[in-house]
Amino acid sequence: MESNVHKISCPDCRLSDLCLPYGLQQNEVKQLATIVKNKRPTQTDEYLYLQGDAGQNLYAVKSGSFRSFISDANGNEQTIGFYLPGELMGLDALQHGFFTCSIVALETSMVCELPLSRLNELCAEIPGLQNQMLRILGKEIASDHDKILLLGHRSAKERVATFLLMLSRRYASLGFSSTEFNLSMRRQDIANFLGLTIETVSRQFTELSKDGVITVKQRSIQINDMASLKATVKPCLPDQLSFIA
Amino acid sequence: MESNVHKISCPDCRLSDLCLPYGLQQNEVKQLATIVKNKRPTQTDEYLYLQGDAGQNLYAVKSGSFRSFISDANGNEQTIGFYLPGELMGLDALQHGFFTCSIVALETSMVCELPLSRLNELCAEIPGLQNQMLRILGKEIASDHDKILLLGHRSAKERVATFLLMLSRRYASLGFSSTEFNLSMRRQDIANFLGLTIETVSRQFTELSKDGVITVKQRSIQINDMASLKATVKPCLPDQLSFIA
DNA sequence: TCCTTCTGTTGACATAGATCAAGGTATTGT
DNA sequence: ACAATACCTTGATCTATGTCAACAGAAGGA
Repeated sequence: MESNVHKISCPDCRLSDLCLPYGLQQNEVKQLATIVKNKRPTQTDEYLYLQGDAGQNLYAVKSGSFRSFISDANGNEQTIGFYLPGELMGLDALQHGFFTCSIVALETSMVCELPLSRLNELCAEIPGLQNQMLRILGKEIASDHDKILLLGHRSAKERVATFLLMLSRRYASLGFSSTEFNLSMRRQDIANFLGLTIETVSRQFTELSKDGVITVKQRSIQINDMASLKATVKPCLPDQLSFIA
Repeated sequence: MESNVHKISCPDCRLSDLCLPYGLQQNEVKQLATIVKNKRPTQTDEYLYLQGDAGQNLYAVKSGSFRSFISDANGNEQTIGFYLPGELMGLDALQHGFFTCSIVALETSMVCELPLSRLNELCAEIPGLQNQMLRILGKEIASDHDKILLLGHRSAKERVATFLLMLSRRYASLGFSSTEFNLSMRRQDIANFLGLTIETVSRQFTELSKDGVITVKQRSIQINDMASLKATVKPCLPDQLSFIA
């Protein structure tokens, strides 16, 4: 039943290996589950939290997807990243207890709410949980470094190709197809994330299509020639941009 | 004596409020000090570690400065950031135990080496230390987000101005002048960090000089009109780009 | 079903910043 | 002190991407 989706708890969650419970023992996962609050579904374009809000919680994506962004005084936005199931949002609030970016749902989505105070207590009790927190934080930092590399030194075509490979890899680790998927974000979101305009993104999609590398139909993407796509983003060592591996 | 600089330990270190000991009690700082290994000075252009190395340690800058970068198959580099005294290097290795970037000294520098295994043990014992680790990690993430914003949506002039403000603020928090300082990095490093060419960086320095906003003489920088410099990087909310505050 | 709105595509043109090239100024080593 | 090298600046030109504009297809509401 649909209503049960809300209530699936960590020990039964198919995402547990991608999320905080990874590496924990069964009873430890149960302990973790006791502090998790399930929230009602978040609708498309609904904000999970806003930049500047007090950050008392972390949020794990249970289903759907989200976009994080920083906005400036003029209302201009810079998209910082996209979050898929199993990924943790709100880590930037660990610094001072305030979120430095806003999060909006790209589709109807579910999150698990993790109160930071309880999580801290639990980290002290469960060494494996503390380690997993550090691993996740390290991953976030490494992934942000990849984004800096992407924005600093890559052409429009490389950026678009990298973006697709990044998604492909994350869908694969969720057990979905790595070659066929639907984008949950608009062209505008992709463009903004990649530091490009929507026109440029659109043109790159068109070019990759004409070359037969991908098939694009609105939000649906099919990767026909993974090797070519990867070759587009060379010259990067495979294990550098973690998402190309 | 010069040789004593090596041996200053956390309880006596003037950087302790910027570094890991912040917020700890005196006896806790002493405990932390027992796991810190002092290393011999790192010379200019010497590598602290290389991308791909096993990361068993974190490193805190005691004196001098460092540059971190990712290199690709062609030997091209993307500078990820610069590290000043009190800042922690190597956090990206928390993910899988391998460094995802390389670190090189920009001048003769000193670091404190913190074995991760010992640090983890200590975090379990000292709740304040675990909190401080999380704060530092959150800060790193927030600062990386600022870099993404910078590279994604800012003009050359805004990037250069932001870079100067970023340094100004960090020097100020170290107790140095916020308006007069020497750059420890070459133009090439600045350009690469900002996703620009050295020619463009040079031209922006020249323009800011002609406008009387700064005085540049090789590596020495003087900020004559802080308000103008900040106005250059508007439109960003002051508390968004944390380094402009 | 039709109309409106939102989203994405394509083309023509403009421009910020890259590239190419030359010369100037510190710094280093002998 | 001098030569050699590394670093930085400036000018001329080129190009990838942004901007402006028009249109086309999908989605949603009445």
